[in-house]
Amino acid sequence: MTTVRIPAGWPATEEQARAVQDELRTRVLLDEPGPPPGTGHVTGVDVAYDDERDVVAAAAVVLDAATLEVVAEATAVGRISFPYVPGLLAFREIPTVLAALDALPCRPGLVVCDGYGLAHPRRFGLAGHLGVLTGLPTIGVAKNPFTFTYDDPDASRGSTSPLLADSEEVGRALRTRDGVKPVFVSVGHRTDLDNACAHVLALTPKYRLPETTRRADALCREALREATEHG
DNA sequence: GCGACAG
DNA sequence: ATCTTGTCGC
Repeated sequence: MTTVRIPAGWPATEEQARAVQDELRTRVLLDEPGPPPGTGHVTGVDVAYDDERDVVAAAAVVLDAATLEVVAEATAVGRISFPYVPGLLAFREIPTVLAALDALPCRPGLVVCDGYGLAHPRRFGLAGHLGVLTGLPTIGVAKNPFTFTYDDPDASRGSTSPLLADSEEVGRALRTRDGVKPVFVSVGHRTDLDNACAHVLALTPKYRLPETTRRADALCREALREATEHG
């Protein structure tokens, strides 16, 4: 486990954070299909908080994309770098997530984020931000539609419907389990939406949420507990 | 102006 | 995100 410091020059206000997004968003690459599902590595990242003690813990879990078995894991802890503001989630999560990714002993491959990529008020959610900063292909998988609208997909696993900002498709509602609430997939960096959805389906053989996010969620909670209950 | 709002 | 008991179901 590594310890993180809030980066020098990190935005201190919402206005500064939005300015950073407006600058970095121009560097998102949307013309690549991304790595094919079922090959190489797929990495889940997630973050847990103890606002009371100002502690944040992140985890990165690398899976073999073909077998979904864990290849490597890493965690990082630090101080909370930004309050939760809808649309500015990345500033709360990114420093610790970057440290966890840096601590991995192997290449992450495609990174699966908790939250959004293009499906964002300024089209630059956590997944896009993390992608631009690392150069890695990323996608966002969220549990809620945020402010966007969608029609309920057909009840069968694999069904989709557009996630819409007005009439613009910013992502897709994807049914990963028969009759269960869909997840909300959007492109982060260096992937396309079809491929992103194919990856999510490959990562959900049993549960609604991708194995990557389930593994990362469990690990960052454990890291937070250990950072909080001990030294 | 008020409410809603990824995690 | 996090606070939280029991409960229905495979």
